[in-house]
Amino acid sequence: MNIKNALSEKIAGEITLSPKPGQTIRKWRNVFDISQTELANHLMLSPSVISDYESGRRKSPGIQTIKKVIGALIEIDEKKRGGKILRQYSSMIETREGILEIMEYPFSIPVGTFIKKISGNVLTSKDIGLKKSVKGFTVVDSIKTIETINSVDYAKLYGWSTERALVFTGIRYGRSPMIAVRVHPVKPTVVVYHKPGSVDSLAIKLAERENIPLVVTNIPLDELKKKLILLGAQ
Amino acid sequence: MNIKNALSEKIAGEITLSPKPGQTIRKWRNVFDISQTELANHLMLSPSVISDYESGRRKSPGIQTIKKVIGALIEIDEKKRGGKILRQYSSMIETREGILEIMEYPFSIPVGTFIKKISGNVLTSKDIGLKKSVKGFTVVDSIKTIETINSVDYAKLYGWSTERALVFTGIRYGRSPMIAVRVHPVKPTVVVYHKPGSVDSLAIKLAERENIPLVVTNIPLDELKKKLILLGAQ
DNA sequence: TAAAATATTCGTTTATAGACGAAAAATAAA
DNA sequence: TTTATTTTTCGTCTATAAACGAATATTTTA
Repeated sequence: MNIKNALSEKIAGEITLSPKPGQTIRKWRNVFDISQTELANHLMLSPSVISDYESGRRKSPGIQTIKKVIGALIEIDEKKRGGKILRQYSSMIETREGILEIMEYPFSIPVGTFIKKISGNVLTSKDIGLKKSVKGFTVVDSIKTIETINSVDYAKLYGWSTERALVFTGIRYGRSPMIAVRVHPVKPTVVVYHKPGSVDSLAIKLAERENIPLVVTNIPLDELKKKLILLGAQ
Repeated sequence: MNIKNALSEKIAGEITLSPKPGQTIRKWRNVFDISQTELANHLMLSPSVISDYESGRRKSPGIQTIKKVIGALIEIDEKKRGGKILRQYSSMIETREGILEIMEYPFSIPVGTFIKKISGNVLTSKDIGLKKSVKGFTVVDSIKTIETINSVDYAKLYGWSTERALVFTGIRYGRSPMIAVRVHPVKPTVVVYHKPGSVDSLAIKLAERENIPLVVTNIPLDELKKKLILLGAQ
């Protein structure tokens, strides 16, 4: 989850739940050091519209409006201020050492659809866990993660949902990740190996015992990341 | 920030920014294992209303609607399901060892107002930093935090905003916190000492050099926490 | 201090949200 | 398989959001 998405989500959540949403919009506009006029111009609105929102004249702005305002704040900062504020926040987001990408999907994605979209081949047998759905994914650098991980860090792989796909990169035989999955009380919905050297039959056996589909995909990592993210954007 | 607020904010943010907000509402309703009918009854609405939202008939639901839906999901889980889902998420929120409470204010609060509301006495001189505003607070267990902290953990005290009040508890002379503040590149807007034993004059000097008001308050800790939280609720 | 820039207020119009309820369809339970 | 429950669809009405623009007020800048 990159800083833009994380910050957008934080702002959206805060505005929506605020006892005074207008003032929250104003707070964040001030954080970005953007005038009402500039924000209005960017959104191709009249400045009085922004003033009406911030003053609370609109008691229940629609979420598409909130989304547009936040998008504008971020875009102005990024495109016209060199990302000055975004950069300040970047240092606040923990970069979790072994997590290459993590995302919560805004809606459930059936496992079959998921596997198809990432050009995955299922190693486990046909009936294993394919009726479930996925609510997010984590791309894991196996070398960094599996070999050095403790239980607190492992739990972070699950983000906000355990109903997710764990995508392991840097796999040679694929035993260690499946052992880690088997030992931990919380189970992912799907395990994906990205371009493994080979897959030991033990890994497949462990996956089947857990009723977790074990999937292999060989598309390039950047493309895989894009496809994973795009699944939540349709 | 307790789990209810954190989860509410996460859900609100996700719904607002989702390409298909209706489906996101549905995802979370399913996460909580609540039927449309139960949700509708709880909100004293017709079930067809929930169906219309989830199907996307309403393209831009108002934030007060989103807020009510999320509030209902959480309340049903808490009051009728024993907090089953909330408890699942509790283990996901890192309890930061030395942080007793942390919150982002949904709007800027002038420093003067802030100090007054917590029954604070300013130790630094009149002109120091009182024209600024506060966008959040962190209540810190000094004994745990200051004496064992490293720079990564210290940065976490600032949450999403550096324009905040750091409230240190368990103070004897008050030198260590001010030294930490002075040494770190990022500065809080206000430093509050809760029921210090005494305050060394060095601490006051350091605060004045940083142009940070140093404030003392002696109200009970639970009451202080309540007042701090209430400041964001008016 | 004057001028420029920014922000506010509020009347108004159009589009859409918020909500209901009836009928039909889908799903779950017995 | 039947029955009960849940969900969906959609027409409809009322309230409010979304947006404009004019006039005024406030703040910032030179």
